[in-house]
Amino acid sequence: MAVSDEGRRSEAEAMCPHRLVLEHVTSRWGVLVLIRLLERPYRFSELRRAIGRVSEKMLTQTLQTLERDGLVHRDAKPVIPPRVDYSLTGLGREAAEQVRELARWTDRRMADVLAARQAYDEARTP
Amino acid sequence: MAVSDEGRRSEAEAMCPHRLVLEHVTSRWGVLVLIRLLERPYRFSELRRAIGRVSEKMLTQTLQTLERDGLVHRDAKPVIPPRVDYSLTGLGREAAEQVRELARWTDRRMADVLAARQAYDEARTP
DNA sequence: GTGGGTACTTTCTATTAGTTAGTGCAACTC
DNA sequence: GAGTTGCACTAACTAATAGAAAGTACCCAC
Repeated sequence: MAVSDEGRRSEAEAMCPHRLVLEHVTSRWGVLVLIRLLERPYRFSELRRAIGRVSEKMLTQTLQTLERDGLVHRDAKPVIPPRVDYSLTGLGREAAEQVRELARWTDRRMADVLAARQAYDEARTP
Repeated sequence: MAVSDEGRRSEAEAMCPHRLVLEHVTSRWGVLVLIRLLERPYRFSELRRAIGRVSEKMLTQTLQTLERDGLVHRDAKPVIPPRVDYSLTGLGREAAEQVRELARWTDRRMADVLAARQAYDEARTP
């Protein structure tokens, strides 16, 4: 492929929102939310406790993004105290299953990663 | 990612190593690098052009992180001008294939996501 | 009436991403 | 033979973003 074609294609890809959706799904808190919601619906604070070390702001933001992309369903009951349930949509379930597979892979291969790191670190600090 | 900060890095790695590896694999530029390297080895600048809109700093950082985790192999030939080839390790190929599946899913379901977004936006701007 | 819980929003600061410029050397152009 | 370009980075700086903390508005238990 010619260099000029390569350049214009990257330009088009950056403008195309495909990369952005992928970023939402693979975002730091997005992956953890999706994996959690795969087991069952969660309430906001419950989800926050389950994930751990998420700020409320980031969880809200992540959930809003995923809801807008049609991956997460938000069910707010107009009661006091407020009760909001989050669950996966069909679309969200598809994404979440793939993300969970990645997470499981990470789990399985953790030892290899740690070994690689140790080798890497030792190679440059003799 | 403060790769140079030894102290806080080991601290973070001890806290939740599994989550961190997943973050490296699903990082913004990490996914794009892995998918590209799945087709063939790339040189640094070549990879930069292929991905598009990556700063050299971020590409360097991403590649170093992935190399340290044992996902990417770096082959630097001591010639002038410098020539450095990046390729996937066995471990990296496994991760990359899963990431590519996610990217393909995003491609397939893009229309649904866009429809969901439109519905979401229209619902709160009448 | 103090403390805790609900689901957020707002404000402010710490961290991180991205931009720009520089490195040393060779191979091109002119 | 001066100037430009490309290579694979690194360092310094700035813009953007994440995270911490507090505020909101309401209820319940003690």
